[in-house]
Amino acid sequence: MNISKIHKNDNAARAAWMYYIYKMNQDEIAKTMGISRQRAQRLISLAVNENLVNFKINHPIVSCQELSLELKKKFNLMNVEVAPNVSNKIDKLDGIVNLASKTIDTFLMAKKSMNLIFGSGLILSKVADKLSPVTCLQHKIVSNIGNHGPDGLEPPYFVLGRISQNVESNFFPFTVPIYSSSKEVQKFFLNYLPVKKTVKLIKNFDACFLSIGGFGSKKTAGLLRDSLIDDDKYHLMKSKGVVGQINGVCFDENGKIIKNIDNYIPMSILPDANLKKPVIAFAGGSDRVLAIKAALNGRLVNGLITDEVTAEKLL
Amino acid sequence: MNISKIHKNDNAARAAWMYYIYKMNQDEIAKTMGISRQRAQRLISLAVNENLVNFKINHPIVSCQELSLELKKKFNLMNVEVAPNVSNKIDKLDGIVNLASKTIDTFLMAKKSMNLIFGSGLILSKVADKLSPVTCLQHKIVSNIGNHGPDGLEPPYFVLGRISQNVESNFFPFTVPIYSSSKEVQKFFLNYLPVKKTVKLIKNFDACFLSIGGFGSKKTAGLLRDSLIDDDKYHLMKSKGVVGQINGVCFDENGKIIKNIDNYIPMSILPDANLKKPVIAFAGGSDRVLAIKAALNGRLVNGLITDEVTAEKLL
DNA sequence: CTCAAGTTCGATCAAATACTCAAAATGAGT
DNA sequence: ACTCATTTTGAGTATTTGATCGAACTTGAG
Repeated sequence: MNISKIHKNDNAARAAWMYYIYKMNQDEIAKTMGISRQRAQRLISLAVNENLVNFKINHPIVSCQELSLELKKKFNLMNVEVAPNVSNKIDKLDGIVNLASKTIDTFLMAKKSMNLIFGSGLILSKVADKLSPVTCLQHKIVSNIGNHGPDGLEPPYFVLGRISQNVESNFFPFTVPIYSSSKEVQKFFLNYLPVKKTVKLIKNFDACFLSIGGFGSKKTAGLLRDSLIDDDKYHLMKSKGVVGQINGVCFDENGKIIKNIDNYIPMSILPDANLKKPVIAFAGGSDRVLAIKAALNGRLVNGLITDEVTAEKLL
Repeated sequence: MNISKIHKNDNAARAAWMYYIYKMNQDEIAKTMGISRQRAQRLISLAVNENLVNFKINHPIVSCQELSLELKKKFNLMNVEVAPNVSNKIDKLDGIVNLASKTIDTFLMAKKSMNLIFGSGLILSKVADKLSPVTCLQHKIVSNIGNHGPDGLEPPYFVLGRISQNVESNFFPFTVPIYSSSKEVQKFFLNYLPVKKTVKLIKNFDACFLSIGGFGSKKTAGLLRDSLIDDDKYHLMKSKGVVGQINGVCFDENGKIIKNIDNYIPMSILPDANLKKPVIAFAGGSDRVLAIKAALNGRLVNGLITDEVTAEKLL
């Protein structure tokens, strides 16, 4: 962040403060700040876009609350949050993203030093963009998914990088491929010192945030859509019973991890959700219900942030 | 809260969610909920008025941040927050109230059971009205100022009662007069079992929130304005060097508590701010600068939430 | 059941806000 | 210092939101 941006954000925050807290209108704000009304309007909208303003709805919407309790009970989860659904027009992910970013914000704000582990996925990358700009040098922010694809390509969702746009902290990428194609490559990386150090951080996690990917059809299978695997592999995996994946680690309908797939050795280290530390998945959408249910049954995660419709389908 | 209000708030929260989180406009919301646009508008505005919506500005406004750090250093405080000042038209207290209610909210949300002590005062009563509606039966919410005036009248700011409008918790009023007029009365109350129990809770506090009252002129002296003392007493106190008071406990310009004033024995139990637990004052306004400075110097509190102009004057 | 008191409702209009586009300012490269 | 590309600005305009007011609808006492 350069000086001019800081200065601009400062003004934007001040304008937003006047607008949302002091309930002044744009004319008054403009007059107070000695700028034109349009400029005031732009500052306020900048503040919203840059996530300088957080909107929090405090009321537990009864139906969502009930769903959350039921899910907690049914799958023995520590944390469940359900975003209200609205209409098909609105992107359902927005609600999940909002709740998720709020959850992560509270971890970032904590004074206690923590190892916070982030996986990958579409939702997670949106969440990363929505985090509040904070400085939290007390934490370590660690990726538990490889930082390059099978061909050396950058993977589709560069979550850690996006987080670092908003958050000032210590970042530890996981410098391995998303999956290896041979035991030799796997072995090399697992013995490579920087990787070993990161693995240690991951295993000592304090909280972990993941997406859950579906596998139902060609369209909904993230791995395929993001060109991390090809058609052949997709069909092979499906035939072996894969219904979903987290960070490329595939599992069957009971949430049991399926390891032996030719030439596909996922490198991600998933944390142990049986420890009493939050391992929270952000996931929603009807095409993912099966995958989410499997992950919950197999206790690959112990917390879930989802939307109303998905929650209903999970019950 | 009755059923119909809960139901209404539920809809209001849903509408607010759509408006502020999903960024739908009122027409879309109305269509989705099957109501008229006006109704949607009213629901949203209801949500804001009932504090169902919280606006939080995440950006540390540079000048306020700097003031906060300087104050922290100068008075060796644990917590300082400074609300940006805007213009004379806007009530400066709004900013303090916003920051204060946010601070208290985080305490209320904490899972750990705590004894939260609340004093009295104009700002504190405004803050009480702005708290988010939550249930926190794990806490004890305790008043450390008497619940009746010298003539048996209800005191001007019924903080605990206002808190209980928004917050579901366990409330412990302090069933003593704000001040006693004789040692006998004081003694009686201090030996009265319910009072003894409350005193114990106060002494075992986990956090305490107070206002600071000025004493500069007849107009600015809260005690006088609220008819808790009369003109004669006010002049007597002033002549003894009183510059401010917290919960009716008066102190001089060094923050030293002045005890011996005829027929005025304040009953409030102020917590020890030298323990490493937050004792936070919410106070601002140029007529209170002297009182605030005294309270900080005498370490009657170890945290402060104030406004930009007051912060500048304190330095 | 009836009526009065209070409230909710929706149509209309005024106010406030967001968007668009052309002109002006900025600034990096020559 | 000049050019060209990019960004920022303000005026005008369209859209959205908020306030008013009489009509319709509840509610509760008699």
